[in-house]
Formats: sequence, structure tokens, C-alpha cells
Amino acid sequence: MFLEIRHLRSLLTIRETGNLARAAERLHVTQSALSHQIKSLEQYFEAPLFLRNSKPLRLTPAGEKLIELARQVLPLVEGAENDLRRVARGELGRLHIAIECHACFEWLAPVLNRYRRQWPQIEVDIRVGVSFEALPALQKGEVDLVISSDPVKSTDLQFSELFDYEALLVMPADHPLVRKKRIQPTDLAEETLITYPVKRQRLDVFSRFLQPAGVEPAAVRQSELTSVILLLVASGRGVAALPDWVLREAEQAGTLATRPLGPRGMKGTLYAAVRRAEFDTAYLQDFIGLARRR
Amino acid sequence: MFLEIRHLRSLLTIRETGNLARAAERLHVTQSALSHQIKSLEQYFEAPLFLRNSKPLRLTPAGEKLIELARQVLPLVEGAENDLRRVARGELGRLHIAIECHACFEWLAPVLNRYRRQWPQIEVDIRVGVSFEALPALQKGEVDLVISSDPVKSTDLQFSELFDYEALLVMPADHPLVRKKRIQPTDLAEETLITYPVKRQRLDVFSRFLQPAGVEPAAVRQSELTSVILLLVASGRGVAALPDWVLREAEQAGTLATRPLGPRGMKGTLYAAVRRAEFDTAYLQDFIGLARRR
DNA sequence: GCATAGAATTGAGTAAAACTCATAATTTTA
DNA sequence: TAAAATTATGAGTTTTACTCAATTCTATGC
Repeated sequence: MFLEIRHLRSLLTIRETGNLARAAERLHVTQSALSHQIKSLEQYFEAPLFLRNSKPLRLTPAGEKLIELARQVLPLVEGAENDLRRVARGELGRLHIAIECHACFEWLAPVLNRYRRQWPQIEVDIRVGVSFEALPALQKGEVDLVISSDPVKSTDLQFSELFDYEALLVMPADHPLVRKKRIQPTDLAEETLITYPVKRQRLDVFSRFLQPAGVEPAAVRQSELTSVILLLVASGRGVAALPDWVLREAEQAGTLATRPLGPRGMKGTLYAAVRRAEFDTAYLQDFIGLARRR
Repeated sequence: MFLEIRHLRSLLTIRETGNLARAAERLHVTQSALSHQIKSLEQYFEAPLFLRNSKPLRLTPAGEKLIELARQVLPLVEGAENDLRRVARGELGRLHIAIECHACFEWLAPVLNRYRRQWPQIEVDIRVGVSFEALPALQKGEVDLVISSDPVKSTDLQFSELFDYEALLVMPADHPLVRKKRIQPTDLAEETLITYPVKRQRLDVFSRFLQPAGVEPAAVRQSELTSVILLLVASGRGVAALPDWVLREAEQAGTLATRPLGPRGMKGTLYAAVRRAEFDTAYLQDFIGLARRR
């Protein structure tokens, strides 16, 4: 293998100008350089590429083959180089987001709608982290940003705080527990608890509220969709623990009531994790900004 | 511009082996060379191409873009290099033949049919040299071989003898001139002469036979097709001067007679001219060989 | 047909790059 | 945590690409 893109560019320019001297000028090299270059190609392929004795330099069949190649390849290369420059400037890129919490969908969807308008060139996707570990996937480059509520020290990942939230117990407006200012674990011993269909250890209401107190709800029911959970709660089929952002509108409608869990409320903070090397990219920073403001 | 085919090959091999060291081995360079190469690419594009901290070396979006380019470009390059090698070995090529004599068609057509079977990869074409000068066209690379009856000394063209011929006067078997052993210019003063539609100076019967003797035929009629000329002659509409190869079968049919022109016959030799640089190519030599044997 | 200007080629010298070697730093794995 | 495997780095070397200057070639006008 010998042929390089440089050769194709020279060949095409010579062909276009019909003359070594002018081609050399356009390529910002001496005409001697071009002459040497062509000669080395001809020696390598053991075939002449140009017919020397004719005024507007003409190509041999071998030369034609290379010109044909140049015409195919050079636009591809230029296109790719442009894309790469835009990738470097952060104008072009990929934003595959992994979320571990189902409820995040509720604020993420509208944020992404706004985001897409600002960054139409960024390829956006959401993956709900059920079947895979989000942070390793981020490290391996399978996804580009992880929404998580527990930051981890890492040399190659960078966590940015998004916003604080509080998980609240949701129940029908006429539920007996509405009378209490704050909910205690034992209050749920006689209730049906509705959760997302993930392992208990990944549900804060179990890991941070019920299990430490050794309380088990009367029943557990699962649903994937936040809106379905709210519907079930509203129709008296159970109660649920959901982050506050989900409940803003639902509460206003007046059919649901919310109460804090535990004496100080079950609060947390959401973070966005990205690879440290890409932390400064404009399109990632902009997403983080939008997510903070929601 | 910076990116070269070498880079694309390295990138793709690294991607395929998932590992600098093995890629280096496959490319017959040191692993250090690859490391430097990638680094220089990353510096040029100001973007990382690989995620370093993951076992099977993974690509960043920028890296993916380049791999995509490599997958498009490398096969094209390899294909073209193969074609070129075959062009150099004379397995692939172009044989555009220019003929100045209309009558040559008669022996050329069957020769080319045989030739095409032997060299299916050679692109064959015939151009009858009416509207252009054949030898300059050969020098300029517009055609690749010229059939001509007068060789010229040239530094960049090479003439090869094909075969000798003799131009004969053709007439109906019952024509009065059949009684003569040889035809003299004055014999044609009362005849209608049928010729190809080209300038008189390019017709030997005028330039070498009639004009030196100052004789003008009673009438001149033209036709492009040899078979039509023979038909006209057979039906008594005139006589024609045609090279012997045209007449072999026609004469055998018994309806036509031929006689030599002038005391020693109007003889000549056909040559094939090619560009000296291509003289040794197998597919040209083979054509010349076939043409000689007819 | 010869002189001449415009181009291309050539060869030598130089600058630049690509590569190797040896070694250090990292990462992975046991 | 040590050993093994892999990658990165820096200095030195080789190779390649280029420039400069001189020469040769080609086309064209007189």
C-alpha cells in the first residue's frame, strides 16, 4: 500500500488545471514537488499516468482510474473532516442519556424537547437503565450522560449537580393519612404501595424509609408508567412515593394529596454524570443548564 | 488537510483488533508508532478518538466518524489499486483504434471479434478517422492504436508492420477492361470511378495513379460502405480501386474481376501505430499479432 | 527550420514526518 | 497488591517529501 490522499488531491488538481505549474500553485507546493510525486506514483504502479507530450496534460487509462478514485474519495474525506471539526467544536455530537430513575422521564421529556430545538445536530436518545449498569456504560462510551442521585468519585467521570428533590407520599385527597403532617414507616403497614418495577434496593422508599424501620407494606403493586401510578392512587388502589417534580400539576388538580416521608422528609439531589474528557463540550453543558432550570 | 489513508488503515485495524499492540503487529509497525499516530490525529482534530480507560478500546463519536470514513474509503482504494496493477500488467485496458482507411473495416471487424474473446477486460472501440487527424489523436491519448499505411518517424510513436496489400481495380466479370492484364491510368478516362467519400489526396488511386498521369475519370461516385461499392460495381455502375483483402471472397463468387493498377501494381503496407510507452503491453502486442494473421 | 519562452524533469540538498527503541506510566488481572 | 499486559512518552534515526537550481523538453512564432 502506498497511495495516499495527498496523491489523489494532487492528481485531481493537475487534471483540473491541466498543467503542473498551476496545480502546484493551487496546492501551495513547488511544481517540482508535484513532478516528483507523480513520478513516484508511476514508478510504484509501473504505469504512466499522464501523457507528457501534449499541451493540456492528458491522462492515460491508469491515470483515469486514479482520477475516478479521487472523485469518489475526496468528497467523502472532506465531509468527514468537516464533521470532525464540528464534533470538536461541539456542534455535532451524540447525547445518549441513561436514567436509572423511572420518574425522571417526567421532567426529562420536556427538557429534551426544548434541547432538540437548540441542538438539532445532536443525536439524542434516552435509555432507561434497567438491563445495564449506567455508570460503566458511560465509561465504556455506550452512553454519554447519566442522570443519577448518588455521585461517585471517579477519575474519568464528572458529576454536576442538577437540582434537589423530595420524595413525597401520594394518596387520594380523602385518604385517612392526609390528617397527618408527616408520614412514619409504620403508617404504611396497612397500605398498598405502588412502585416502579425495579428491585427494592433501588427504590428509596424501601432502602431509606421502610427497610431501616423493618416495616413491610400490606401489599406492593407495580407499574412502569408514572401516569398510571397516579391514576391508581387517585382511584384508591394504593399509595406511592414519588419525587416532588412529578406531583406539581397532579396536586393542583385537587384529587391527590402529598405528605413528607419521615421527620425531615426524604430528600435527595439529582446529578448529571459525563466523561471528564467531554465535560467542557458546549452541547453537554447546555443540556445540563436546561436540566437545572427544567 | 492532514488525514491520510494510512491513518484510516491504522484506525480500522485498531478498531478490529481492539488493541494497539495487536494492530501494530498486523500493520507491521511498532505499537509506539500507532500510539504516536493516533495522538497526532487527536491533536489535529482537537478531539479524542478513543476512550483510553476501557479494555476493548472504544471509540468516541469522533472516532466513529473516522471509522465510518475508513469503511467507505479503504475498499475503494484497494479496488483502484488492484485495477491499476492489472492495467500495469496489461490485463485491463483500453484499445480505441483509429482507422484512416474505410476498407480496413473489412478485415478489422473479424479480427476484433476474435480479439474480444481473448481480452474481455479490454475496452475496444473503432473510430473512423474522418473528422480528426489520427496520429495527433494517438499522441494526445484520444485513441490507442492507429492503422495507417504511411509510417512516420516519431519519438513517441512506434509503428509495427502488419501486412502488405495491393490495390486492384474491380469491375464486373464481363467488363471490357478485363481483357487487359494491367490497367493504365488512361484506361479509366471513360469509366465511372466509385470511391469512399474522402478527399482525393487520401485516395491512393488518385494520388498515386490518376493524378501523376493527369487523368480524370469520366465520373466519380461515392459510397461509404465497401459492400455497397461492390454491389454497384457488380451491377455495372462503375469500377473501383480496392485493396486485395476486400476482394478475396467477392472474386470467388465469379461476378467480379480484378486487375493490377500500373506496371508494377499499386502496392502498400499497413502499419499499426501505438504510443512508444505502451508498445510492450501484452494486450496491444496481441492485437498486432492477430491483425498480422488476419 | 531555428530560436525562444513556457513547462516539465532531474538531482542534490534540506526540512519534515514517520518510525523505532528504550523506558515510563497505566490499567487489568490474578 | 504484585505481576502482567497494554499504552504513552521522549530521544534518536530513518525515511519521505519537499525546495532550489539547473537542465531538458515542447510548442510556437518568426
